[in-house]
This record gives sequence, C-alpha cells and structure tokens, in this order.
Amino acid sequence: MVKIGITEKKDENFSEWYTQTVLKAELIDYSQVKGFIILREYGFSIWENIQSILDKKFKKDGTKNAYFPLLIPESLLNRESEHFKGFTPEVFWVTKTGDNDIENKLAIRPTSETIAYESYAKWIKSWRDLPLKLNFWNSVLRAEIKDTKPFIRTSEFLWQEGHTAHETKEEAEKQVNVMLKLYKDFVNEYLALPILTGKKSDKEKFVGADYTLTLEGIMPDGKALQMGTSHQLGQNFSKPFEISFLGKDEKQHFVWQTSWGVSWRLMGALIMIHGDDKGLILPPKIAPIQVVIIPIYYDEGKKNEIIKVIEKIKEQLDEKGVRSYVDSSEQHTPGWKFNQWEMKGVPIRVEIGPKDLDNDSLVVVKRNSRDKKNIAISDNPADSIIKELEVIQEELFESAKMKHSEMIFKSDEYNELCNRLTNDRGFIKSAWCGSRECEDKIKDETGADVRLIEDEAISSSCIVCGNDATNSVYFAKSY
RNA sequence: CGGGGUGUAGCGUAGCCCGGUUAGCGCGCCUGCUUUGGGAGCAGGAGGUCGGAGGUUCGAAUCCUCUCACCCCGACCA
Repeated sequence: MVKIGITEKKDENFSEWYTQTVLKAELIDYSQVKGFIILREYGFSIWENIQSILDKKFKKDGTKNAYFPLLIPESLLNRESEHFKGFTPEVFWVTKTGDNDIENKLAIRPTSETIAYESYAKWIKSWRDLPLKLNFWNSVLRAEIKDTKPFIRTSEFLWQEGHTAHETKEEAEKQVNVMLKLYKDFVNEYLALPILTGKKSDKEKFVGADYTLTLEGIMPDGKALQMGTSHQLGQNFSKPFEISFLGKDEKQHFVWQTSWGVSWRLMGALIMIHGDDKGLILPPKIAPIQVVIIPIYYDEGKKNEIIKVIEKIKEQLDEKGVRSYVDSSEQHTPGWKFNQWEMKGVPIRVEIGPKDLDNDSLVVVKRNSRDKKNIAISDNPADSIIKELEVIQEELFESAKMKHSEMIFKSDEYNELCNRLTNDRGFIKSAWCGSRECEDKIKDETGADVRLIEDEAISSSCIVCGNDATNSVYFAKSY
C-alpha cells in the first residue's frame, strides 16, 4: 500500500505532523513571503463558522461591527508610549507610494487601539454616548522572522478585536469579565477545547493595559498556547487620546476602556488537540462538512438506485440543518475517499453500497472512534446521524479534558518545578510572590513563563524565593 | 543578527565529488479501456530558462565568484 497520507505520527514528531496535517487537509498553503500563509477554502470555512458564532454572541452583548483603516500614522501609534514601545520592533511600515517617499510614514496596523481611539475621542461627548462597544473583524500584521507556524505564529493573522468605552471603572471591569466568559463558553462548547483562565503577570500582559485576562490551552507537546485575551485598559488610552465625556455630574471624565480578541490561533489549537495520526478531527459544531456520504457501486443499475437513496438522505439532512456532502466523484475509489475525508476531519462518514441496499441499511462511521454502525435507511436516518454528531461533540470534549488534566501538575519545590518544566513540560501550578525577579529567574533557568495567575487567594510561600505568596500561578513553556 | 544546510517538472528526488549523447525516476496531471466495501491496473501522452547573475572551458545541472530564497540550530521577541 502506498503511503500518501500523513507520514508522521502525532506523538513521534509532533511538529512535522502538524505541518503535514494543515497542508494535506488543505486548510492552508504557504505563500511566497515567509511568515505569511494562504487560508484555503476549507480552512476559511472553519474560520467562517467561528466568526458567525462569535459574531452572534458579540451582538447579543450589544457590540456592533465596524471597520477601521489598515494604515496608521506614526504620530497616532506612538501617542501612548508604553503601547508603542511594545509593538515597534514588529511593525511593518509603508514609506513609499510608487517611487515617491511618503513624508510621514504609515504603520500597517499591528492592532487598532490607536487609530480607533482617535475616532472615539471625536464621537464620545456625553455619558449618553456610552457605552460604546465596537468590534472589528480584520487582519493585523506583526513581523515574525523566526519560528513561524501556521495559525500559531504568522506575520499576518485573522482575528477580531473588540474595543469598548465605559463611564466607570466597574463597568469596564464587568465587560472584561463578560468577554472572558463568552470566549470560554465558546471554546468549550463549540471547539470542545478545555482551557484555563486567569490573569496575566505584569510582564506578560498587553502593553498599555492595566491588566489582561487570558485563556490558556495546553498543547500535546506540553507547550501552552494563549487562545484569547480580554484587557482592562483603564484610562491608559483615554487620557493621551483625550476620550472624555460630560457626566451626569456635569463634569468632564475620561472613559474607561476594554479591548479583547481571539484569532485564528483557535484553529491551531483545534487541530493540535483533536487531530490524530490520520489527520484532522473536527468537532461537529465547527466542521464545514459534518457528514460525508460515499456511494459504492459496481454497475450502472446499482449506481442509479444508490444515488437515488443518497439524494433522499441528503435532502433529509439539509432540512434538519446538517452540513453534508456527497462525494460521488468517479476519479477515486471508495478506499481513497475514506482516507481523504478522514484526513480532512469530517466527523461522520456514511457509506452506501449494494449490500446495504439489500439489507435496508447504511454504514455510519465516526471519525473520532472509527466505530462502524448500521442504521436502517427506512427509519429516518437523519435523526440517528444528528444524535451521533452530538455524541461526537461530547466525546471530543471529554477526551480533550482528559488529556488536558494529564498535562497539569502541582509543585511546591523549586528543583522539582524546574525538572518538570524542562523534562515533562505541561502546566505546573505553584505559589508565586508576584515579583519580577522570581518570574525572570524561572524564565532564565527553564524557558517557562507565568502563563496565568489564579483568581482565588491563598496563603503560601513563593516557590522561588520563599517569601509570602498570595496566589497560585501556572508556569509553562509556550508558543 | 551568528553558525550550518538545501535549491533539478505541480510535489518528492537521482545525477554534482570526477564537466562530455536527447537531464533519469516515483507520485500527481491528460487520453482510452478495465476497475470501485480501506489509498486500483494496463497502455499511450503532456510537462524542465537545473533558484538568479557573472566567470572558467571547445563544452557547465556538474568547477569558481557573487547574489536571492527557503529550512534547521542558537540569540532576541506579544
């Protein structure tokens, strides 16, 4: 048998497995420019599904969509100096039109805070204009020279960025929490991915934020992946950008702001966590094709009969909103199609051949467990298929949770922590005093960072220096 | 930025050390027939500025110089 699928095993060579999977499942292709990828139609339709679900949730929370320009004048970008310093090494600049130099160079947006807030200052006049809650679906560019990986680290990425302005600190704080919860629910329920949530350390937070809340996943190679953030910006931008309003108290106040985002990194996590040696495994709720139907026949007469049955089933599935596809192409054998659609992660495969017709049955195969089951053609198969899809969604989340918990350890002894971080990787939960010195020491000695700080207070001593510690944190190496 | 490596058809490669027919092979692609329940078979066919520029030579994929791109290992990094 020729080996033309994915040639590397997920646990043996994870990095190569990942690259082959994203390419061979036709999610992406590489572009001519390093660090940039092409999102192909199959990959894009996953992104569209993510978009449409999140978009509904955002709108329900009162956020509206808008679009801001790609190019940002330097003067705007550096108005908030901390923010500017954080991004400047990664900014792409436009310095020419044709052969002529541009007098004031323009940044290609690395994120839209500055250009949006310039406008917010004009639009917000009174407390009646608040809250202002806008979201942008766009792409941003941050130069990544090394270590690029499709979906995980690329110079251009698709994402959404929400930007809100509020009357009070408390309202902004509430917004930050609401968005974190919204993301978490989405990632759990639709992507079937377990995550940890918490606060970033000062070192790791978004430059320009008072604090950052984060969603962190753990990948099969034991490295953490930041999958979304929600920032309390406080008045760090409203002051330099002069976003102020006349309050009910008839005085001028600066607004309190938040920003929050998720990117196509979510797709990277989806691929890494659910995939197996045969390729992708997509959760039904996000899969562009939930059911692929493959006809099998040996002669023209049977072929017509089978096509007729398939059309009927397809119709039933369409009516119930199940996304299905009939692969009736004649250039490949059924065996080839089985492998192909498994590589592309379609949750359910339905096979119908002459033997099935004779028995009034069709074969239903689950991608995740590869269990085969016969169900009756005459007995409303669409309903059974829908039930199976629900089961698959559930099973994927359960198995992901299992793997997730196996990657989390606790430690209260420094050498053990270092050994774990170096050898086993994963998340290590420990107590930390909150000092930059201790954080840097672990980074220097193991390469790991503080991924998140847990909310609940504890009383313990720091794993590094032994001084008082008030919170548990998770250390990990990260992407 | 420092060190190492690789560029030959859409993809994967042989040939290079030691210069000499028409640059070979596998996959894929096209045509036809037979096939189709776990990656089908046979027959015929199309497809190459050998990454680019310059040089040595009667003659360069092969030797020399420069250059570009990509990959790996380090340093740096929302």
